[in-house]
Amino acid sequence: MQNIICIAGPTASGKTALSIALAKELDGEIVSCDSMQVYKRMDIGTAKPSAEEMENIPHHMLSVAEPWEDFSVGKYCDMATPIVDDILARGKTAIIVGGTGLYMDALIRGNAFAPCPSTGCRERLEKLASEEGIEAVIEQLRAVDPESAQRLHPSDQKRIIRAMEVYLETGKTITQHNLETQQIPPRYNPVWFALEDAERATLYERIDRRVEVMLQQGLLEEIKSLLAEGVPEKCTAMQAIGYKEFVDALAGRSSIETATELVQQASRKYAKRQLTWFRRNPAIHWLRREYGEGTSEILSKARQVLAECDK
RNA sequence: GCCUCUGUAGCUCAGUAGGUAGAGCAGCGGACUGAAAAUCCGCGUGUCGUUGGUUCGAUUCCGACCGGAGGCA
Repeated sequence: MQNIICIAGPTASGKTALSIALAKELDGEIVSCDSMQVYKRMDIGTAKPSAEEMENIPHHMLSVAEPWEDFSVGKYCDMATPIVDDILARGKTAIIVGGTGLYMDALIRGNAFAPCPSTGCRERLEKLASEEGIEAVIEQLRAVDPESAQRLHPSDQKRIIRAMEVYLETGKTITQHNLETQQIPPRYNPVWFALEDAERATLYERIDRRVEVMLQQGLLEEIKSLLAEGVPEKCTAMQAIGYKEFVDALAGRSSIETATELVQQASRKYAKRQLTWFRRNPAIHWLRREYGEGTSEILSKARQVLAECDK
């Protein structure tokens, strides 16, 4: 019997409904794997399951950070790993569900992350890049880690700075670090599922509708109260799709109508990126939703796969 | 009814002094190892409204028709 299951897939693909249905059948507990649902008081825009939706199934890793905190993969793994271990120790099934591919892979593989003390090193590199151009940072990186300097596109400033930062903070290149983490065997061996619509257009329609529902549910009020309590406009949580666009609209920099369209569009692009991420995972069993199919059809497809895995 | 303008990619439009066409947005594909709902890379997907004519050759010139906008009545 499988005691650990991963459910991945793009936004608005039905992960929540499937996870709860499976949890009921398998005596499971749900571990959310979503980089934005970790923030407290960001419920509507991140599509966190409501209390009724949860149907008394225990949910973990929702609302575990303050919106002004800078959360990260590392923190996620530090918190989620003991939770998963505990669920398994109690003889229950751990159902890891969410759309943040990096977090899910890191949790399953048991990635060790190099410590990252805030010594202001990143800020110094960012200053260097803005004053002298990213070329200056690339030069430094080339001197210590030519592979990364070669591999990273010059436009990808974020990763170039990160690569240099890892070296300065740990004395080890990110190339070497990555190689070492790839050597260690995965911490868990789950059954992998991912949801996909037969027609991309169906997913996009669902996304568009969901954004409108979020507005009806009071997304703007949610954002206003976050801002009112002092959450900075420019923090990790506020870069979430559905928040940054409406923050602009509320500040008068655009209209609600424009922002709505931008949110829908950004969500479509995001969904596409998620699919790209999950497609490269050969372990995934794709649960394909034909037009008109609901949770029950998807659930029975999942059951079939689980039955196969038990053989 | 007459006159003028207009019809090119999913959308907004450019263009070809006649040699089957290109931008932006949308879309599609990919990368990703402590910001990841972030960040970055790549790719034009086309009966040039329809139909005749002129021409070696028409999306381009001419005619008719069809659709759209405006004007005169």
